[in-house]
Amino acid sequence: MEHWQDGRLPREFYRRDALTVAREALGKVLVHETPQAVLRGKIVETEAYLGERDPAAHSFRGRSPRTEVQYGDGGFAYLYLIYGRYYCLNLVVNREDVPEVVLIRALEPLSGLEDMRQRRNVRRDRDLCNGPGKLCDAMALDQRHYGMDLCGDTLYLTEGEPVSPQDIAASKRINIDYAGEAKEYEWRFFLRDNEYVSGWKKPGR
DNA sequence: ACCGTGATGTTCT
DNA sequence: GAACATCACGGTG
Repeated sequence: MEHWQDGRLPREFYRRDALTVAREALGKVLVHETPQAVLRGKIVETEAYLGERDPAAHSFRGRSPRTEVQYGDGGFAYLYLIYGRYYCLNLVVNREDVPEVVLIRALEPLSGLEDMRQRRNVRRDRDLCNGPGKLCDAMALDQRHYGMDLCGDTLYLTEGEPVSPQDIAASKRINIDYAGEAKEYEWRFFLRDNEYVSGWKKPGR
């Protein structure tokens, strides 16, 4: 069988648990094809949300109109509005009726940067996509993309440069103080030393 | 550099 | 009516 064209990731990539996909997604390339530009960014930071057994997850309290897409098959987009202003992009993962997601928290911009700069009024390209709300602005993602098939022609992931396990660091997830004991779990993953991770600071000398 | 705060609207109780 | 998987900005040092 021939390889997936352009290295586009197949649905099987998403049909695994969120902790696995959150790690595996690092280094992959998020692509959004718009009429204006092909927007591309390398995934450098993710978080796993483990559904009905995870107090931090939106699906912890079960099904609702907002979480509905999480209950379908893996490989679809879950977007939600946060603080009335920003969208956040998640990959729906695992199987039908297992509502797990992977939040995309930061990208290293690769192409379409001129288009991104127009939507994001920032001085440095480092600030284009280094946060979940920022990257949705830069990548032109919003409620219209809720439920979009990530195995289609508009919004998808492709293979990128290989990432080795020692390039990956883990930490607690960000801004989930409401989640009790679960806030201690190290379910955030990022590329060590990558300057496009949210909150990145120059290493001390 | 770090810290505190206001914006803003959907979702859920 | 409260909470919210955020961001930008203005203050201080």
